[in-house]
Amino acid sequence: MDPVLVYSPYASDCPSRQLLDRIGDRWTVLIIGSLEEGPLRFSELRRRVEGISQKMLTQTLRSLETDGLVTRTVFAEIPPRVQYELSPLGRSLLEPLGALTRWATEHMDEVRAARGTLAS
Amino acid sequence: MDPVLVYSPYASDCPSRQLLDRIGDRWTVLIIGSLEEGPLRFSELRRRVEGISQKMLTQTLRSLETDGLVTRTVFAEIPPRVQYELSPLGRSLLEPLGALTRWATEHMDEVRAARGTLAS
DNA sequence: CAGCATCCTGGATGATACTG
DNA sequence: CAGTATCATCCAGGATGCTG
Repeated sequence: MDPVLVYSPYASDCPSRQLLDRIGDRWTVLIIGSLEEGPLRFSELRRRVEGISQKMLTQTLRSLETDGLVTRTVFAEIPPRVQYELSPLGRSLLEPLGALTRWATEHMDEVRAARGTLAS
Repeated sequence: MDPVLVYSPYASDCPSRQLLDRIGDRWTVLIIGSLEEGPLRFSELRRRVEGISQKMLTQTLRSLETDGLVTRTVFAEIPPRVQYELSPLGRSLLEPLGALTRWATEHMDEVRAARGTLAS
């Protein structure tokens, strides 16, 4: 058996810690979520994820690709069309991430209240 | 009714986007998780979350406090003792965050395989 | 023990210009 | 359209030293 059976993000040298970092990444959550309902092309993603720069979109997509969460398909057309789609592994991330965004939206008011930034 | 009924993290100017940023934060996940089984003092937290600097621990705890996720109790003793505990709101975050860390550990091997970093 | 203040650096991110 | 390349910036985060 492999000596490393258990991953613990609390250990600084555990790979799962890096993975958690990547997931927690500002853009990853939003990109994965955008792809939930089906494949999208580059420009469509850019529009969905407001405020992301072209560079960060490319970069994050590349990471997601190497991690096996997203597949990238290039169509030999003019003008070029590139399609991004969640892999099965990527799909499996939808549930935990969805739970997170749901929490964020559902409890936003409580947090704002705690901050004192909840306008009357 | 409030004009802002729905929060969407996909909108760059939505407060829930910031909240998601904070939650996804590298240390927040680990700190909240550490407090799951009960209150801890500063030094205990420092030991649990491997690799965190004193500065980041303090800073993150302060943020969690202002956001109403964690309570901070100072005991008037010598030497000083400070206790951190999850608030009910913070507790409600345990489930979604737990799902996330669980995903990270459960699918680590698949990601490593995709990366090609899975040693034979 | 639990912190605050200060300095400092790398890497994350953005802006801009160019291309197959 | 979907990038790449380059430069510029900013700040998260570490290191260190001091304190109630």
